[in-house]
Amino acid sequence: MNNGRFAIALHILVLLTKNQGELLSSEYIAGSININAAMVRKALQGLKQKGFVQSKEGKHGGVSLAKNPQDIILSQIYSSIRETAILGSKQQPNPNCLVGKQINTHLDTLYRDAEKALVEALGKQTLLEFAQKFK
Amino acid sequence: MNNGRFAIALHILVLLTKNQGELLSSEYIAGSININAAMVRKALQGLKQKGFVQSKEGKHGGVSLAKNPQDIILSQIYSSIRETAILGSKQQPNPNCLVGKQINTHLDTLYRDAEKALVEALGKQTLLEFAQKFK
DNA sequence: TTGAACTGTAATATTTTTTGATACAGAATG
DNA sequence: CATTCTGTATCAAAAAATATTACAGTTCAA
Repeated sequence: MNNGRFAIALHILVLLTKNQGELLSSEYIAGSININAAMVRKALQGLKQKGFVQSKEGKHGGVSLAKNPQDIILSQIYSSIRETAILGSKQQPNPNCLVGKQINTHLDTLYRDAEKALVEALGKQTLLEFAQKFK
Repeated sequence: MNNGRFAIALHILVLLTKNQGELLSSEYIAGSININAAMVRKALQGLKQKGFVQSKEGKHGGVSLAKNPQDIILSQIYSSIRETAILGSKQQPNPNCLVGKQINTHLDTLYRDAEKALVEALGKQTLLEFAQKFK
């Protein structure tokens, strides 16, 4: 997770929450985050797939929220961008060693439990609550 | 955290726990993890600094635990390798935008809380308990 | 007292991941 | 039918992670 995708996704969703009813262009969003518009559109792909946002093509098109922000919890946003284990990559250890042979199994359960705790913490806040901090 | 440092550190410490009293060489450890010995020695630097391991130079030298494995909790190991926010990097957003101006502050507190939950989960297990799973 | 087996550390190369940039087809609008 | 968008692909650049090599210094033991 050494990438900014969670921050970007959340930034986008906060902008949309703060501008409900309007269509925001990827160019505008990119200007707020200070990244490239193509990156924004890429991030939007995922958010769209997960049903958080909807978009309209063509002139005067743009993006808007597809759900009420009180029905989106931050852990869902995290899950939508999650790709790899949060505690990092594992190795391909020596199968002829007692520890090497088993470590990845034990790391898996450890990582699962730890990440579950993180997700639960994120689950305590809705997008609306998070967005309301901005004033 | 898209790196394998936590897995490597834990692997090393489990090996040392399973071989208390002995001195393990970085070459031997590297063979179990299946990485380069210089990488192991680099990982050991940190573990040594944090007081988890001690080493002996020269012929017949090697590394051993510096504490009882029941006195090391997994969250301490995590903290010792931790460098960046676990939920990923942030952006440098537009300060002229209401959301852009404040997002990093709010992300900071969110990240802190989420990571705290993860650390607490890791804190529930000692190195000894983890190592005892290997048999 | 010398060679072998280690650690400690630095320097450098390679690979992988992340980010950025550009381009363009296709949709909607007026 | 020109304009302004999204959607998507491709390529370039930068940054991060990992691997490799080298060697000085320490310790041991013959």
